Amino acid sequence: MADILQKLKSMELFKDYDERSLIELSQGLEFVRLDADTTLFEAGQPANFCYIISYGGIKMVKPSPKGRDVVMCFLHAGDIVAAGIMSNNPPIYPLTAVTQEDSGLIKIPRREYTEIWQNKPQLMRAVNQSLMSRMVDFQTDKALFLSSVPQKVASFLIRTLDHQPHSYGQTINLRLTRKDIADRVGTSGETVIRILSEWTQKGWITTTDQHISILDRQAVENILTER
Amino acid sequence: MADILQKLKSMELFKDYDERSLIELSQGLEFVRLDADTTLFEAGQPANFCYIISYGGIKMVKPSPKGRDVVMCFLHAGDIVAAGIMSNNPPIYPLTAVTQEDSGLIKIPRREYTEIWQNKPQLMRAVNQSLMSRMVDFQTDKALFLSSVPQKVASFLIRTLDHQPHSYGQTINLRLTRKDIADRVGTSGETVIRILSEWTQKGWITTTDQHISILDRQAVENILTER
DNA sequence: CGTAGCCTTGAAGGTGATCAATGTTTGTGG
DNA sequence: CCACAAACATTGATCACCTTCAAGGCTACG
Repeated sequence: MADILQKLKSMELFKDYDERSLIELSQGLEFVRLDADTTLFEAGQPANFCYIISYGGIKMVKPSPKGRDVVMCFLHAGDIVAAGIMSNNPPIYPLTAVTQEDSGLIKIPRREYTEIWQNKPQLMRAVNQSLMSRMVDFQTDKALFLSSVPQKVASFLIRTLDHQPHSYGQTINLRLTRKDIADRVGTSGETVIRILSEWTQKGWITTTDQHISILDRQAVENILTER
Repeated sequence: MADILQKLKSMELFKDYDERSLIELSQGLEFVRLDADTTLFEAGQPANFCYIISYGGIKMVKPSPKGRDVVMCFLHAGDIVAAGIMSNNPPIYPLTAVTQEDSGLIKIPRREYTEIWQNKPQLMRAVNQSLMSRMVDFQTDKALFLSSVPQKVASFLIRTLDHQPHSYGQTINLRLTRKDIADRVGTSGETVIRILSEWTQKGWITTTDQHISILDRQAVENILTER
Protein backbone atom coordinates (compact mmCIF):
# COMPACT_ATOMS: atom_id res chain seq x y z
CA MET A 1 0.00 0.00 0.00
CA ALA A 2 2.55 2.54 1.15
CA ASP A 3 4.55 1.04 -1.64
CA ILE A 4 2.00 2.13 -4.20
CA LEU A 5 1.87 5.61 -2.78
CA GLN A 6 5.61 5.86 -3.32
CA LYS A 7 5.23 4.72 -6.90
CA LEU A 8 2.52 7.26 -7.65
CA LYS A 9 4.63 10.02 -6.18
CA SER A 10 7.49 9.25 -8.51
CA MET A 11 5.34 9.48 -11.64
CA GLU A 12 5.16 12.46 -13.93
CA LEU A 13 1.39 12.06 -14.15
CA PHE A 14 0.87 12.90 -10.48
CA LYS A 15 3.46 15.58 -10.00
CA ASP A 16 0.82 18.22 -9.25
CA TYR A 17 -1.00 16.28 -6.53
CA ASP A 18 -0.36 16.60 -2.81
CA GLU A 19 0.00 13.79 -0.30
CA ARG A 20 -3.67 13.76 0.64
CA SER A 21 -4.96 13.49 -2.90
CA LEU A 22 -2.47 10.75 -3.66
CA ILE A 23 -3.62 8.74 -0.68
CA GLU A 24 -7.16 9.05 -1.96
CA LEU A 25 -6.09 8.01 -5.45
CA SER A 26 -4.15 5.02 -4.23
CA GLN A 27 -7.26 3.46 -2.74
CA GLY A 28 -8.01 0.00 -4.08
CA LEU A 29 -4.91 -0.10 -6.24
CA GLU A 30 -2.71 -3.12 -6.52
CA PHE A 31 0.79 -3.68 -7.81
CA VAL A 32 1.38 -6.46 -10.32
CA ARG A 33 4.64 -7.98 -11.48
CA LEU A 34 4.64 -9.89 -14.75
CA ASP A 35 7.20 -11.94 -16.65
CA ALA A 36 7.96 -11.28 -20.27
CA ASP A 37 5.44 -12.59 -22.81
CA THR A 38 2.55 -12.67 -20.37
CA THR A 39 -0.93 -11.73 -21.48
CA LEU A 40 -2.31 -8.97 -19.30
CA PHE A 41 -5.78 -9.11 -20.83
CA GLU A 42 -7.30 -10.31 -24.02
CA ALA A 43 -9.39 -8.52 -26.64
CA GLY A 44 -13.07 -9.21 -26.12
CA GLN A 45 -12.84 -9.79 -22.39
CA PRO A 46 -14.80 -7.54 -20.02
CA ALA A 47 -12.59 -4.63 -19.01
CA ASN A 48 -12.66 -4.41 -15.24
CA PHE A 49 -9.23 -2.89 -14.76
CA CYS A 50 -6.99 -0.32 -16.28
CA TYR A 51 -3.27 0.03 -15.60
CA ILE A 52 -0.33 2.33 -15.37
CA ILE A 53 3.05 0.94 -16.37
CA SER A 54 5.62 1.35 -13.62
CA TYR A 55 8.49 -0.28 -15.45
CA GLY A 56 8.90 -2.59 -18.41
CA GLY A 57 6.98 -2.60 -21.67
CA ILE A 58 3.76 -3.82 -23.20
CA LYS A 59 2.55 -4.30 -26.73
CA MET A 60 -1.08 -3.78 -27.67
CA VAL A 61 -2.17 -6.32 -30.25
CA LYS A 62 -5.25 -6.87 -32.35
CA PRO A 63 -6.03 -10.32 -33.69
CA SER A 64 -6.33 -9.93 -37.45
CA PRO A 65 -8.87 -11.67 -39.70
CA LYS A 66 -6.10 -13.81 -41.14
CA GLY A 67 -4.08 -15.59 -38.51
CA ARG A 68 -1.42 -12.95 -38.08
CA ASP A 69 -1.68 -10.40 -35.32
CA VAL A 70 -1.18 -6.69 -35.67
CA VAL A 71 0.71 -4.61 -33.14
CA MET A 72 -1.12 -1.35 -32.57
CA CYS A 73 1.41 0.29 -30.30
CA PHE A 74 4.10 -0.26 -27.73
CA LEU A 75 3.66 1.24 -24.28
CA HIS A 76 6.41 2.02 -21.79
CA ALA A 77 6.89 3.15 -18.21
CA GLY A 78 4.49 5.95 -17.31
CA ASP A 79 1.93 5.06 -19.97
CA ILE A 80 -1.71 4.40 -19.18
CA VAL A 81 -3.30 1.19 -20.42
CA ALA A 82 -6.99 0.78 -21.26
CA ALA A 83 -8.14 3.93 -19.45
CA GLY A 84 -10.07 5.07 -22.51
CA ILE A 85 -12.62 2.29 -22.40
CA MET A 86 -13.34 2.50 -18.70
CA SER A 87 -16.28 4.79 -19.37
CA ASN A 88 -17.79 2.52 -22.01
CA ASN A 89 -20.76 0.43 -21.10
CA PRO A 90 -20.26 -2.46 -21.09
CA PRO A 91 -16.49 -2.09 -21.05
CA ILE A 92 -14.74 -4.57 -23.32
CA TYR A 93 -11.02 -4.57 -24.08
CA PRO A 94 -10.66 -3.85 -27.80
CA LEU A 95 -7.08 -5.09 -27.87
CA THR A 96 -4.91 -7.73 -26.27
CA ALA A 97 -2.06 -6.56 -24.02
CA VAL A 98 1.14 -8.61 -23.81
CA THR A 99 4.28 -7.85 -21.82
CA GLN A 100 7.48 -7.71 -23.82
CA GLU A 101 9.79 -7.94 -20.82
CA ASP A 102 9.55 -8.15 -17.07
CA SER A 103 7.09 -5.43 -16.15
CA GLY A 104 5.54 -3.83 -13.12
CA LEU A 105 2.03 -2.38 -13.30
CA ILE A 106 -0.32 -0.46 -11.09
CA LYS A 107 -3.73 -2.09 -11.39
CA ILE A 108 -6.74 0.19 -11.12
CA PRO A 109 -10.23 -1.26 -10.67
CA ARG A 110 -12.85 0.24 -12.95
CA ARG A 111 -14.93 1.31 -10.00
CA GLU A 112 -12.14 3.38 -8.49
CA TYR A 113 -11.29 4.84 -11.84
CA THR A 114 -14.78 6.00 -12.73
CA GLU A 115 -15.70 7.16 -9.23
CA ILE A 116 -12.52 8.81 -8.04
CA TRP A 117 -10.10 9.35 -10.90
CA GLN A 118 -12.65 10.62 -13.39
CA ASN A 119 -13.68 13.35 -10.97
CA LYS A 120 -10.23 14.92 -11.05
CA PRO A 121 -10.40 17.25 -14.03
CA GLN A 122 -6.66 17.81 -14.11
CA LEU A 123 -5.97 14.10 -14.17
CA MET A 124 -8.57 13.51 -16.84
CA ARG A 125 -6.97 16.18 -18.94
CA ALA A 126 -3.65 14.39 -18.71
CA VAL A 127 -5.20 11.04 -19.57
CA ASN A 128 -7.00 12.64 -22.45
CA GLN A 129 -3.82 14.16 -23.79
CA SER A 130 -2.06 10.84 -23.73
CA LEU A 131 -4.98 9.25 -25.57
CA MET A 132 -4.92 11.98 -28.17
CA SER A 133 -1.22 11.62 -28.68
CA ARG A 134 -1.77 7.93 -29.35
CA MET A 135 -4.50 8.88 -31.79
CA VAL A 136 -2.19 11.28 -33.59
CA ASP A 137 0.30 8.45 -33.81
CA PHE A 138 -2.28 6.22 -35.46
CA GLN A 139 -2.97 8.98 -37.92
CA THR A 140 0.68 9.48 -38.70
CA ASP A 141 0.89 5.77 -39.39
CA LYS A 142 -2.08 5.87 -41.64
CA ALA A 143 -0.74 8.84 -43.55
CA LEU A 144 2.21 6.70 -44.60
CA PHE A 145 -0.02 4.37 -46.59
CA LEU A 146 1.43 5.32 -49.93
CA SER A 147 4.99 5.30 -48.68
CA SER A 148 7.35 2.42 -49.26
CA VAL A 149 8.01 -0.09 -46.52
CA PRO A 150 11.50 1.32 -45.79
CA GLN A 151 9.87 4.67 -45.17
CA LYS A 152 7.37 3.13 -42.78
CA VAL A 153 10.15 1.43 -40.87
CA ALA A 154 12.22 4.60 -40.75
CA SER A 155 9.25 6.61 -39.53
CA PHE A 156 8.52 4.04 -36.84
CA LEU A 157 12.10 3.99 -35.57
CA ILE A 158 12.45 7.75 -35.46
CA ARG A 159 9.12 8.24 -33.77
CA THR A 160 9.67 5.64 -31.05
CA LEU A 161 13.07 7.16 -30.43
CA ASP A 162 11.54 10.59 -30.03
CA HIS A 163 8.76 9.37 -27.75
CA GLN A 164 11.13 8.03 -25.14
CA PRO A 165 13.12 10.10 -22.61
CA HIS A 166 16.19 11.67 -24.15
CA SER A 167 18.31 10.06 -21.50
CA TYR A 168 18.26 6.79 -23.43
CA GLY A 169 20.19 8.42 -26.22
CA GLN A 170 20.01 6.87 -29.65
CA THR A 171 19.08 3.38 -28.47
CA ILE A 172 15.47 2.28 -28.61
CA ASN A 173 14.50 1.08 -25.18
CA LEU A 174 12.37 -1.84 -26.35
CA ARG A 175 13.01 -5.51 -26.99
CA LEU A 176 12.02 -5.71 -30.62
CA THR A 177 12.19 -8.79 -32.79
CA ARG A 178 12.11 -8.18 -36.52
CA LYS A 179 8.68 -9.75 -36.50
CA ASP A 180 7.47 -7.30 -33.86
CA ILE A 181 8.49 -4.48 -36.12
CA ALA A 182 6.88 -6.15 -39.11
CA ASP A 183 3.61 -6.62 -37.24
CA ARG A 184 3.72 -3.03 -36.08
CA VAL A 185 4.58 -1.50 -39.43
CA GLY A 186 2.33 -3.75 -41.46
CA THR A 187 4.71 -5.84 -43.48
CA SER A 188 6.41 -9.24 -43.42
CA GLY A 189 9.30 -10.22 -41.19
CA GLU A 190 11.50 -11.00 -44.18
CA THR A 191 11.09 -7.53 -45.59
CA VAL A 192 12.04 -5.92 -42.29
CA ILE A 193 15.14 -8.10 -42.15
CA ARG A 194 16.19 -7.09 -45.64
CA ILE A 195 15.75 -3.42 -44.81
CA LEU A 196 17.51 -3.49 -41.44
CA SER A 197 20.32 -5.66 -42.81
CA GLU A 198 20.99 -3.10 -45.50
CA TRP A 199 20.99 -0.25 -43.01
CA THR A 200 23.26 -2.16 -40.67
CA GLN A 201 25.68 -2.82 -43.53
CA LYS A 202 25.70 0.88 -44.34
CA GLY A 203 26.47 1.62 -40.70
CA TRP A 204 23.26 3.52 -40.04
CA ILE A 205 22.05 1.27 -37.23
CA THR A 206 23.20 -1.56 -34.94
CA THR A 207 21.26 -4.22 -33.10
CA THR A 208 22.50 -5.60 -29.79
CA ASP A 209 20.35 -8.00 -27.83
CA GLN A 210 17.24 -7.02 -29.78
CA HIS A 211 17.77 -3.37 -29.00
CA ILE A 212 18.23 -1.12 -32.01
CA SER A 213 20.58 1.86 -31.93
CA ILE A 214 20.47 4.54 -34.56
CA LEU A 215 23.99 5.57 -35.44
CA ASP A 216 23.28 7.88 -38.35
CA ARG A 217 19.96 9.51 -37.68
CA GLN A 218 20.25 11.85 -40.61
CA ALA A 219 20.60 8.96 -43.04
CA VAL A 220 17.49 7.29 -41.68
CA GLU A 221 15.54 10.53 -41.79
CA ASN A 222 16.54 11.09 -45.38
CA ILE A 223 14.66 7.97 -46.35
CA LEU A 224 11.42 9.63 -45.28
CA THR A 225 11.74 12.35 -47.87
CA GLU A 226 12.98 10.17 -50.71
CA ARG A 227 11.16 9.90 -54.03
CA MET B 1 -29.75 31.54 -29.69
CA ALA B 2 -33.10 29.90 -29.02
CA ASP B 3 -32.40 28.26 -32.32
CA ILE B 4 -29.28 26.59 -30.93
CA LEU B 5 -31.14 25.43 -27.86
CA GLN B 6 -33.62 23.69 -30.13
CA LYS B 7 -30.81 22.01 -32.01
CA LEU B 8 -29.17 20.76 -28.83
CA LYS B 9 -32.47 19.39 -27.62
CA SER B 10 -32.92 17.31 -30.72
CA MET B 11 -29.52 15.65 -30.41
CA GLU B 12 -28.91 12.20 -29.00
CA LEU B 13 -25.88 13.52 -27.10
CA PHE B 14 -27.99 15.74 -24.86
CA LYS B 15 -31.01 13.59 -24.33
CA ASP B 16 -30.37 13.27 -20.59
CA TYR B 17 -30.07 17.00 -19.89
CA ASP B 18 -32.89 19.22 -18.69
CA GLU B 19 -33.81 22.64 -20.00
CA ARG B 20 -31.68 24.49 -17.47
CA SER B 21 -28.50 22.60 -18.18
CA LEU B 22 -29.02 22.99 -21.89
CA ILE B 23 -29.37 26.72 -21.56
CA GLU B 24 -26.10 26.76 -19.67
CA LEU B 25 -24.44 24.62 -22.32
CA SER B 26 -25.68 26.75 -25.19
CA GLN B 27 -23.83 29.78 -23.89
CA GLY B 28 -21.40 31.26 -26.36
CA LEU B 29 -22.30 28.80 -29.10
CA GLU B 30 -22.82 29.80 -32.69
CA PHE B 31 -24.41 28.10 -35.65
CA VAL B 32 -22.46 27.89 -38.89
CA ARG B 33 -23.67 26.95 -42.37
CA LEU B 34 -21.10 25.84 -44.92
CA ASP B 35 -21.21 24.96 -48.61
CA ALA B 36 -19.77 21.73 -49.89
CA ASP B 37 -15.98 21.55 -50.23
CA THR B 38 -15.32 24.26 -47.67
CA THR B 39 -12.37 24.02 -45.32
CA LEU B 40 -13.54 24.27 -41.72
CA PHE B 41 -10.05 24.38 -40.29
CA GLU B 42 -6.61 23.36 -41.37
CA ALA B 43 -4.05 21.06 -39.78
CA GLY B 44 -1.46 23.06 -37.86
CA GLN B 45 -3.71 25.98 -37.07
CA PRO B 46 -4.42 26.90 -33.43
CA ALA B 47 -7.55 25.07 -32.32
CA ASN B 48 -9.84 27.65 -30.77
CA PHE B 49 -13.12 25.91 -31.57
CA CYS B 50 -14.63 22.48 -31.65
CA TYR B 51 -17.87 21.56 -33.39
CA ILE B 52 -20.89 19.32 -33.43
CA ILE B 53 -22.32 18.42 -36.80
CA SER B 54 -25.99 19.29 -37.05
CA TYR B 55 -26.49 18.09 -40.61
CA GLY B 56 -24.27 17.30 -43.58
CA GLY B 57 -20.90 15.61 -43.60
CA ILE B 58 -17.23 16.31 -43.09
CA LYS B 59 -14.04 14.51 -43.98
CA MET B 60 -11.00 14.68 -41.76
CA VAL B 61 -7.85 14.80 -43.84
CA LYS B 62 -4.17 14.66 -43.13
CA PRO B 63 -1.76 16.21 -45.61
CA SER B 64 0.63 13.43 -46.53
CA PRO B 65 4.38 13.75 -47.11
CA LYS B 66 3.83 13.17 -50.82
CA GLY B 67 1.28 15.44 -52.39
CA ARG B 68 -1.68 13.15 -51.87
CA ASP B 69 -3.93 13.58 -48.87
CA VAL B 70 -5.16 10.85 -46.61
CA VAL B 71 -8.72 10.72 -45.36
CA MET B 72 -8.76 9.67 -41.72
CA CYS B 73 -12.50 9.43 -41.28
CA PHE B 74 -15.85 10.75 -42.38
CA LEU B 75 -18.08 12.41 -39.81
CA HIS B 76 -21.82 12.81 -39.99
CA ALA B 77 -24.70 14.51 -38.17
CA GLY B 78 -24.35 14.12 -34.42
CA ASP B 79 -20.59 13.64 -34.48
CA ILE B 80 -18.20 15.78 -32.50
CA VAL B 81 -15.29 17.42 -34.27
CA ALA B 82 -11.95 18.27 -32.64
CA ALA B 83 -13.18 17.97 -29.05
CA GLY B 84 -10.27 15.71 -28.18
CA ILE B 85 -7.60 18.34 -28.56
CA MET B 86 -9.40 21.08 -26.66
CA SER B 87 -7.53 20.14 -23.49
CA ASN B 88 -4.14 20.13 -25.16
CA ASN B 89 -1.85 23.05 -24.53
CA PRO B 90 -1.34 24.69 -26.89
CA PRO B 91 -4.24 23.28 -28.90
CA ILE B 92 -3.38 22.69 -32.55
CA TYR B 93 -5.62 20.93 -35.06
CA PRO B 94 -3.86 17.73 -36.10
CA LEU B 95 -6.08 17.31 -39.16
CA THR B 96 -7.81 19.39 -41.78
CA ALA B 97 -11.62 19.33 -41.86
CA VAL B 98 -13.45 19.74 -45.17
CA THR B 99 -17.20 19.65 -45.79
CA GLN B 100 -18.39 17.12 -48.33
CA GLU B 101 -21.82 18.64 -48.79
CA ASP B 102 -23.85 21.53 -47.46
CA SER B 103 -23.45 21.26 -43.71
CA GLY B 104 -24.62 22.90 -40.52
CA LEU B 105 -22.39 23.00 -37.45
CA ILE B 106 -22.60 24.12 -33.88
CA LYS B 107 -19.43 26.02 -33.12
CA ILE B 108 -18.11 25.75 -29.56
CA PRO B 109 -15.37 28.10 -28.34
CA ARG B 110 -12.54 26.39 -26.53
CA ARG B 111 -13.14 28.45 -23.43
CA GLU B 112 -16.75 27.33 -23.09
CA TYR B 113 -15.77 23.76 -23.79
CA THR B 114 -13.03 23.54 -21.18
CA GLU B 115 -14.85 25.56 -18.54
CA ILE B 116 -18.42 24.34 -18.85
CA TRP B 117 -18.61 21.20 -20.95
CA GLN B 118 -15.64 19.47 -19.40
CA ASN B 119 -17.22 19.74 -15.99
CA LYS B 120 -20.17 17.60 -17.01
CA PRO B 121 -18.96 14.06 -16.34
CA GLN B 122 -21.79 12.46 -18.25
CA LEU B 123 -21.08 14.56 -21.31
CA MET B 124 -17.38 13.85 -21.09
CA ARG B 125 -18.13 10.16 -20.95
CA ALA B 126 -20.12 10.42 -24.16
CA VAL B 127 -17.38 12.40 -25.88
CA ASN B 128 -14.85 9.89 -24.70
CA GLN B 129 -16.87 7.01 -26.06
CA SER B 130 -17.12 8.62 -29.45
CA LEU B 131 -13.35 9.18 -29.45
CA MET B 132 -12.73 5.59 -28.49
CA SER B 133 -15.02 4.31 -31.19
CA ARG B 134 -13.04 6.32 -33.71
CA MET B 135 -9.87 4.83 -32.27
CA VAL B 136 -11.26 1.32 -32.62
CA ASP B 137 -12.06 2.15 -36.21
CA PHE B 138 -8.44 3.12 -36.85
CA GLN B 139 -7.38 -0.15 -35.33
CA THR B 140 -9.78 -2.16 -37.44
CA ASP B 141 -8.35 -0.43 -40.48
CA LYS B 142 -4.85 -1.19 -39.46
CA ALA B 143 -5.62 -4.83 -38.82
CA LEU B 144 -6.53 -5.17 -42.50
CA PHE B 145 -2.95 -4.53 -43.52
CA LEU B 146 -2.35 -7.89 -45.14
CA SER B 147 -5.78 -8.03 -46.71
CA SER B 148 -6.34 -7.30 -50.37
CA VAL B 149 -7.65 -3.95 -51.49
CA PRO B 150 -11.11 -5.37 -52.29
CA GLN B 151 -11.29 -6.57 -48.71
CA LYS B 152 -10.37 -3.14 -47.40
CA VAL B 153 -13.04 -1.53 -49.53
CA ALA B 154 -15.63 -4.08 -48.47
CA SER B 155 -14.77 -3.59 -44.84
CA PHE B 156 -15.02 0.16 -45.20
CA LEU B 157 -18.42 0.03 -46.89
CA ILE B 158 -19.92 -2.38 -44.40
CA ARG B 159 -18.58 -0.47 -41.42
CA THR B 160 -19.81 2.93 -42.58
CA LEU B 161 -23.17 1.37 -43.29
CA ASP B 162 -23.33 -0.05 -39.78
CA HIS B 163 -22.23 3.19 -38.15
CA GLN B 164 -25.13 5.18 -39.52
CA PRO B 165 -28.73 5.05 -38.27
CA HIS B 166 -30.60 2.03 -39.55
CA SER B 167 -33.27 4.30 -40.97
CA TYR B 168 -31.07 5.01 -43.99
CA GLY B 169 -31.36 1.39 -45.05
CA GLN B 170 -28.70 0.00 -47.32
CA THR B 171 -27.62 3.34 -48.80
CA ILE B 172 -24.51 5.04 -47.48
CA ASN B 173 -25.46 8.54 -46.48
CA LEU B 174 -22.28 10.21 -47.72
CA ARG B 175 -21.23 11.89 -50.93
CA LEU B 176 -18.30 9.73 -51.89
CA THR B 177 -16.17 10.04 -54.97
CA ARG B 178 -14.08 7.01 -55.88
CA LYS B 179 -11.07 9.09 -54.99
CA ASP B 180 -12.46 9.82 -51.53
CA ILE B 181 -12.77 6.10 -50.96
CA ALA B 182 -9.29 5.51 -52.31
CA ASP B 183 -7.82 8.15 -50.01
CA ARG B 184 -9.70 6.67 -47.10
CA VAL B 185 -8.83 3.05 -47.79
CA GLY B 186 -5.25 3.69 -48.80
CA THR B 187 -5.19 2.85 -52.47
CA SER B 188 -5.45 4.54 -55.86
CA GLY B 189 -8.59 5.88 -57.43
CA GLU B 190 -8.24 3.58 -60.40
CA THR B 191 -8.19 0.50 -58.23
CA VAL B 192 -11.35 1.54 -56.42
CA ILE B 193 -13.03 2.08 -59.76
CA ARG B 194 -12.06 -1.35 -60.98
CA ILE B 195 -13.38 -2.95 -57.81
CA LEU B 196 -16.65 -1.05 -57.64
CA SER B 197 -17.26 -1.51 -61.36
CA GLU B 198 -16.98 -5.24 -60.95
CA TRP B 199 -19.32 -5.27 -57.99
CA THR B 200 -21.81 -3.08 -59.82
CA GLN B 201 -21.71 -5.41 -62.80
CA LYS B 202 -22.41 -8.35 -60.51
CA GLY B 203 -25.35 -6.47 -59.08
CA TRP B 204 -23.95 -6.24 -55.55
CA ILE B 205 -24.01 -2.43 -55.37
CA THR B 206 -25.34 0.64 -57.18
CA THR B 207 -24.17 4.22 -57.22
CA THR B 208 -26.63 7.08 -57.70
CA ASP B 209 -25.42 10.64 -57.39
CA GLN B 210 -22.25 9.56 -55.56
CA HIS B 211 -24.25 7.65 -52.98
CA ILE B 212 -23.52 3.94 -52.82
CA SER B 213 -26.23 1.40 -52.06
CA ILE B 214 -25.41 -2.14 -51.09
CA LEU B 215 -27.84 -4.47 -52.79
CA ASP B 216 -26.30 -7.80 -51.84
CA ARG B 217 -24.73 -7.35 -48.45
CA GLN B 218 -23.94 -11.02 -48.07
CA ALA B 219 -21.87 -11.03 -51.26
CA VAL B 220 -19.85 -8.06 -50.07
CA GLU B 221 -19.33 -9.60 -46.65
CA ASN B 222 -18.12 -12.82 -48.21
CA ILE B 223 -15.19 -10.95 -49.68
CA LEU B 224 -13.94 -10.26 -46.18
CA THR B 225 -13.47 -13.93 -45.40
CA GLU B 226 -11.99 -14.92 -48.73
CA ARG B 227 -8.57 -16.53 -48.99
C1' DC C 1 -19.58 25.15 -76.60
C1' DG C 2 -15.81 24.60 -73.70
C1' DT C 3 -13.96 23.54 -69.38
C1' DA C 4 -13.63 20.96 -65.17
C1' DG C 5 -14.33 17.14 -62.41
C1' DC C 6 -15.26 12.49 -62.19
C1' DC C 7 -15.41 7.87 -64.09
C1' DT C 8 -13.48 4.23 -67.03
C1' DT C 9 -10.23 1.25 -69.35
C1' DG C 10 -5.64 -0.49 -70.91
C1' DA C 11 -0.73 -1.59 -70.57
C1' DA C 12 3.67 -1.78 -68.17
C1' DG C 13 6.42 -2.41 -64.42
C1' DG C 14 7.85 -2.61 -59.55
C1' DT C 15 7.27 -3.66 -54.80
C1' DG C 16 6.76 -6.62 -51.44
C1' DA C 17 4.35 -11.23 -49.81
C1' DT C 18 5.08 -15.92 -49.77
C1' DC C 19 7.48 -20.26 -49.73
C1' DA C 20 11.50 -22.74 -48.68
C1' DA C 21 15.93 -23.73 -46.87
C1' DT C 22 19.71 -22.68 -43.77
C1' DG C 23 22.28 -20.35 -40.14
C1' DT C 24 22.34 -18.47 -35.45
C1' DT C 25 21.11 -17.61 -30.83
C1' DT C 26 18.66 -18.71 -26.66
C1' DG C 27 16.81 -21.63 -23.40
C1' DT C 28 15.85 -26.11 -21.14
C1' DG C 29 16.58 -30.47 -19.04
C1' DG C 30 19.37 -34.34 -18.27
C1' DC D 1 28.37 -28.89 -19.27
C1' DC D 2 26.41 -30.85 -23.26
C1' DA D 3 22.56 -31.94 -26.38
C1' DC D 4 18.56 -30.78 -28.22
C1' DA D 5 14.68 -27.87 -29.13
C1' DA D 6 12.67 -23.60 -30.05
C1' DA D 7 12.73 -19.04 -31.43
C1' DC D 8 14.82 -15.74 -34.19
C1' DA D 9 17.65 -14.06 -38.22
C1' DT D 10 19.04 -14.51 -42.98
C1' DT D 11 19.05 -15.21 -47.97
C1' DG D 12 17.17 -16.48 -52.48
C1' DA D 13 13.60 -17.14 -56.05
C1' DT D 14 9.02 -16.55 -57.68
C1' DC D 15 4.98 -14.10 -58.84
C1' DA D 16 0.45 -11.82 -57.85
C1' DC D 17 -1.27 -7.59 -56.90
C1' DC D 18 -1.55 -2.93 -57.26
C1' DT D 19 0.50 1.62 -58.57
C1' DT D 20 1.46 4.51 -62.13
C1' DC D 21 1.03 6.62 -66.56
C1' DA D 22 -1.79 7.62 -70.45
C1' DA D 23 -5.84 8.40 -73.03
C1' DG D 24 -10.64 8.88 -73.64
C1' DG D 25 -15.71 9.27 -72.24
C1' DC D 26 -19.38 11.20 -69.51
C1' DT D 27 -21.93 14.84 -67.09
C1' DA D 28 -22.67 19.35 -65.15
C1' DC D 29 -22.26 24.01 -65.31
C1' DG D 30 -20.90 28.59 -66.82
